[in-house]
Amino acid sequence: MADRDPEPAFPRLRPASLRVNVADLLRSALLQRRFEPGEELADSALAKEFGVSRGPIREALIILAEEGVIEHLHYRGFRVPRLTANDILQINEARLPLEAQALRLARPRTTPKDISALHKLKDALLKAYTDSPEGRHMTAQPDYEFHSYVWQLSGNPWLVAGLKRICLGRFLCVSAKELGFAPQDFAAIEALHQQYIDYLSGELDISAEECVARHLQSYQESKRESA
Amino acid sequence: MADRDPEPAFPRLRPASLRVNVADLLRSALLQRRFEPGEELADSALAKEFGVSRGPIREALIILAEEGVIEHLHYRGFRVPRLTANDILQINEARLPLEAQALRLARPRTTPKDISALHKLKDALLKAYTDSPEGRHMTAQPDYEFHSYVWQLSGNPWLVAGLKRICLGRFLCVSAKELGFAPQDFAAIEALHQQYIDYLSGELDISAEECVARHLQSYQESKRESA
DNA sequence: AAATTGTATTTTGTAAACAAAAAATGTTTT
DNA sequence: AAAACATTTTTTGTTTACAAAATACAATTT
Repeated sequence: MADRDPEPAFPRLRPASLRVNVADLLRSALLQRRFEPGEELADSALAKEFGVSRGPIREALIILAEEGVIEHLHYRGFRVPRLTANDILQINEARLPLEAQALRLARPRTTPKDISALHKLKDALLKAYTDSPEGRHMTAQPDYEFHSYVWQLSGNPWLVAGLKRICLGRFLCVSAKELGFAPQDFAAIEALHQQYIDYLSGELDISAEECVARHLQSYQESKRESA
Repeated sequence: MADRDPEPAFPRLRPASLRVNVADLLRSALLQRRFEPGEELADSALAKEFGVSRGPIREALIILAEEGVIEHLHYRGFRVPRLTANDILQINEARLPLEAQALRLARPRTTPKDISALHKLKDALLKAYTDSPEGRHMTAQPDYEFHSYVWQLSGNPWLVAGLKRICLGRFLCVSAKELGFAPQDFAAIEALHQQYIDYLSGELDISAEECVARHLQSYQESKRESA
């Protein structure tokens, strides 16, 4: 993770409140598409499932709503949003310049250790792609983890927070065939992520913008086909 | 606000929960520097002040923490963060490419009505600057409102959310003399904001990046002086 | 003075209730 | 049958009081 601190010694074990635990579990479940778009998340039902009271559940749902992962309507509760093709275009519009900046800042901070970590994350993504059941490619979580690692390499927590705010909701829908955003084939995914690694290792000599644009364009194109 | 919808007819009156009301009031109070950096926000005390129970107060504080406006430590409560000079540099690093994108997208969508609205917001900012008591320029709120308007002109809600997540915390400290981020004089503020208006109206022919860079640089320089 | 212990104090989570709004249901009217 | 209306039922939002956990602080011991 490119930590410049004088050795981590032990991985920081952070004290977490119930709401953070619940939010983490729900976010992970959403990335795994254990909830469908449009599905409602009733606090009383979740309270029973998690075995805690409604308070922390509500707080967790508010966290996720602020992250843009779920939406909330007054007196109508929380639900998984339905993102349209246009939503994705707008998300990419915001993501492009910010992820490019992340790449620029990350490049001089990237160590060989980071490169091998990224290779592992890429392999995990490809494995998830091939292991997924027919058609519906469950790549949201590993894809998010790959990009999240790159973002954090920038060493800029505000940049990370901004990208998370912009993109997290999109990662929930990436594997959705109904939106037509699954990249066409294995080789394309492989190449598009390898490109990021090559840029960071200094081997690829294109602009950061170009690098991200290519990555996002592939999704854009598969969208146009399905339209 | 550059709404392309077929006439707003009536301004949308939204039903708001207590937590949203409280969050709005607290955010506004923070922008007005009614709380000092480092100050603690105890939910029980706020519950008494607002005359509501702890539940909604706590939810409001969680919203603000997710927005990056206040910070939270487990079993230690909520507090106003102390931003360092380096924090501001990193915030600007993330803000630059994203606000530039907002300007690019906003330009073709800007109407004469928007231009006059921006002039009014600029004047309000300048008035707040001159009306402020000796030295501590209370420009955070009007400054935020000016930029927020520009962001929304982009017509991209994710872009707005990302910029808000990145910048909101910084606007709380802008008027802080102790950080040395107050622009040198009236004329400089005037010019830097007029520059935005000129870019959007199409009169100024420089890149959006250049436009934002100049704006942010002035703060950077005043910081270096005080260091 | 440093480390330990014990005692407030604060934060966090629980539980049971109630109020308010929306959704669902059934009834009447046209 | 369709529309309008009134009435339940459910869900969400809020309040209250209390218990549990962690921290902060003072007192004690070494």
